[in-house]
Amino acid sequence: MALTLDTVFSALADPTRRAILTMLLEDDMAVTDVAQPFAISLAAISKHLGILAEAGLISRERRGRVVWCKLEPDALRAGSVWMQGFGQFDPVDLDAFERFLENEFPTDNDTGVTL
Amino acid sequence: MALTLDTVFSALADPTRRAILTMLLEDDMAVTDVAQPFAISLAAISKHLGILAEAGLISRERRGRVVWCKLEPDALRAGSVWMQGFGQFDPVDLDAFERFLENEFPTDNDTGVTL
DNA sequence: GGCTTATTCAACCATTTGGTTGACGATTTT
DNA sequence: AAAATCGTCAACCAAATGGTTGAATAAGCC
Repeated sequence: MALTLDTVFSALADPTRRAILTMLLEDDMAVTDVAQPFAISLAAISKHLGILAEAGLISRERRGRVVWCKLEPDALRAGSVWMQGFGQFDPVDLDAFERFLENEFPTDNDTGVTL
Repeated sequence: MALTLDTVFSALADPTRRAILTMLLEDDMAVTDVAQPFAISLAAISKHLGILAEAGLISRERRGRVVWCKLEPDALRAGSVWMQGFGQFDPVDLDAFERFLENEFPTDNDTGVTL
């Protein structure tokens, strides 16, 4: 699997990975902090981060003993352009985006944390 | 796998399925004709079409003994919106789209057929 | 009715995927 | 130096994926 559309779309096909990207939208995060909301092992998260990095969707930088993960939204460009070619969608409908986010990761009103 | 983003992105993760969608961009096609350019069995194509239909990306209608496949680009909307939420990409850059198509499915200059 | 064409179904197979656990290397902290 | 923390690696496992072949279904043709 070498083509970028392959790696990007299959990276995006997993809900855990999409959730991670969404979290990174707010800020860079350490691996342990990325893992915190999920009910799976740290090793599993580490694998997911590897797949996201492989697809170019995030970058990782070791600083001391913590590895910082950073969203690399440019990697979404190819796929986004590809999809837009199929339909005459409204360009960049951010309201719709927020509705989708709220749908996939409803805001936790107790903690105020938004996944 | 029930969520639409799951089904759509994993449908798009396969290059054969993306090629099929690209072919359907030109016109509706019978299953046999969809299968023709590929080096895999008709049954395999039928499965791919099932996955695309499941994701809502195509619809299939039996007319006589042939099943016609039709692109349903609206199903891409959710994913497209999701991706656009991550970056401030140029809205609907169709030139870029054509460059990507040419890259993934180079025009066959002998037949004039564009996959 | 019987052959042919179009498509799907069912069983199977190899590979990939997403998860686990436990050991390990690297870095801080005490 | 010893202990704790952060993250990855390796081996393993079950389930999903993408392919096959052969039989079954459905519709048109002679």
